[in-house]
Amino acid sequence: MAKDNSRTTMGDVAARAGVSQMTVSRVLNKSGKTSQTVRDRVQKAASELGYVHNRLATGLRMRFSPLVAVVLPTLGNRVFPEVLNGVNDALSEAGLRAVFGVSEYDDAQEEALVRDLLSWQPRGILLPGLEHSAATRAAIAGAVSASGTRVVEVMDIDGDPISVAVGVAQAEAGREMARHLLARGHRRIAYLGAQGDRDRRAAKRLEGFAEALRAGGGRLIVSRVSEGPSSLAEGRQMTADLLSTTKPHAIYYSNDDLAAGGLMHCLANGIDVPGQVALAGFNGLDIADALPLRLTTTRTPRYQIGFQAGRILAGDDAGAQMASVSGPRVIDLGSELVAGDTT
Amino acid sequence: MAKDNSRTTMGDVAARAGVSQMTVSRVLNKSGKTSQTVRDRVQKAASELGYVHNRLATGLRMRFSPLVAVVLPTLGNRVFPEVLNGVNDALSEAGLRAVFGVSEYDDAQEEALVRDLLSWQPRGILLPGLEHSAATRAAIAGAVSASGTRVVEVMDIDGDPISVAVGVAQAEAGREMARHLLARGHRRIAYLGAQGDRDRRAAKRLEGFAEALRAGGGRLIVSRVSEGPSSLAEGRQMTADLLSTTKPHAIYYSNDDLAAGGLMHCLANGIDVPGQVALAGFNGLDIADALPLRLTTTRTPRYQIGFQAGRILAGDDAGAQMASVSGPRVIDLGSELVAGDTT
DNA sequence: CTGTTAGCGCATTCAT
DNA sequence: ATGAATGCGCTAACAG
Repeated sequence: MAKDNSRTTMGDVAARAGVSQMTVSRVLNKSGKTSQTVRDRVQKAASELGYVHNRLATGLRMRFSPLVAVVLPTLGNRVFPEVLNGVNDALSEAGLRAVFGVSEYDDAQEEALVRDLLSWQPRGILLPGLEHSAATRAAIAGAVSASGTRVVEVMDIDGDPISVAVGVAQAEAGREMARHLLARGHRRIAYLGAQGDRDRRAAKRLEGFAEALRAGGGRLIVSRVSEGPSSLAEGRQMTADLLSTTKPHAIYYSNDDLAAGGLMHCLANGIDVPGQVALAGFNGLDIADALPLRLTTTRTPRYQIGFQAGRILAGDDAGAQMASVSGPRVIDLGSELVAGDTT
Repeated sequence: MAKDNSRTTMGDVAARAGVSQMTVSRVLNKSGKTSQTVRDRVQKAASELGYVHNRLATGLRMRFSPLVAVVLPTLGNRVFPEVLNGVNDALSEAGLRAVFGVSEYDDAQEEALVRDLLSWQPRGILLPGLEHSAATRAAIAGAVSASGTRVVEVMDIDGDPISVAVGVAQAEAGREMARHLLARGHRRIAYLGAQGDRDRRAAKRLEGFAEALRAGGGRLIVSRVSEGPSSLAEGRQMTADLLSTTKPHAIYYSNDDLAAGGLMHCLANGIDVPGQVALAGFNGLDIADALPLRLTTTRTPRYQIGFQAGRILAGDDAGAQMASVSGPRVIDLGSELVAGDTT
């Protein structure tokens, strides 16, 4: 039963309970000492009035809000919702909430987004990857020096983090897959990716992959990257196009969506996998395991990356302490090559 | 270059520009009248100081924050990230942000979550489905009467919305699929679902499905719902279990993940689809189109549902006006049965 | 154990 | 066209 026009405040609760507003604050936050009688009266009054705490006011009064900013490159594949899920779980445990935005893998959008998110005075900010424009870095540096905003970059650990990076070694994952394909006897390899040159993590994997491939006597015979987002349909189409003109021993895809699409093309067209062509993806989505042939891929701990990042941003774990005292740090959560039936 | 200890405020900008704080507010918000000279000086001072607007203070001062609360049942399948994406795009256009939480398809968690999200004084709240506990409804009613919080329920339109519902007719989608299967000559049908009895939308589809099936001379010979989340792997396993003891003409799944998993089982085991068994899903995920056989499914406009809901919550479109003046309303965005190769 | 005072940063209102 | 005063709802710091 809230009042008609203005919302119920601690003052209203206080009046009803016959105590001061400050006492209500103490009871509701379980801070300081309060007597049992007073506590009961306040609780009763609060619930009778349907009192709802105003976190905006709390956030203004305290010097940081219980919000954490989260920048995601996209919501369009399974990877980032999983990261977000991990972040959200970790934040929830600490009584925090995420405000998030999507950059669409675009530096300019990321910059605008970071500025906007910073206006919520978040206690921390999470960014995808280690590459950011100078302006983005400057905006973040401002927040860090002005209010000690925590910064965590996720997914990638190949480079210099602003503060802390939580992720997996991308180039090494690429190298590992190259060595695997070579070991299986594949030499002439094609690469298929998406998101143009904007997906820096994929680019790093490809670099490592190409390097180890050359070192082992293999050859990257073709590399194609579509402009749009990745999807099963796109992977299927790109694979069809590729195989219509080229006969690689294997195809390395920038992720499992594309690879699964490629496998669909092969299944639908009676192309023997891995006899005629081997296929490998990246991420270890559950689809990789459920296909008629288990897809060879690199499993990444996406939920864990988000969860760990969330804990650091929440600021209440050992990792966070270490991170804040010893400067730039890297947390490698490790990836794992899963040899399936497609290579 | 913010000051060392406390963050830069409008007051700091004002001092530097030699004007009053109020003038800075007007310039930065482009409200009221300001002279060109003053505007330039303020803009310059603001950017030199790296000023960041404090939206917490704005939210406290104005009677509602530029936040919208979003409750999602899960982040674990493709559907809700897509809805979230739509919501986020609509809110971004209006300069708003989402604070979200995940209920895990659980009434008690939803209730706690709604209370928590309401403490951000959101101008609106989005909920999944039309079924909510009495306590949840009460908490929302309080916010509505105290501060005119907008409420939009998404996905389902079969029932009484609190205020506005945006989604598709679930029972009718089920009926439509039953008629389709009957038309293709399938009579003995099995149903496979997930999330126990907590996914009310799936339950409604099944109800409509069973009803139309009976009416058309078909028969639901078995119905199994697993407790956990849906996934390809789960669908594959459930299908294997089912077919090991029963030979239905067709299987209707509660969603495409399960159905695609079922198809994987059939492909992997040489079971002819739809010859030996037909398969149908729900949602129209892109996976449905990329499989070796195109999956028969019901396509739902998930992004659009989110986007439309976001616009209403932002409160700046015609739909929203109508919604607020004419009481409970339903916006049917329509689903579409897509006949693929699996039926 | 409880109350009083003050102010977080901003925008509304009223002056000028 | 600009400025001064005021208060949104809350909690830290100090009284008592």
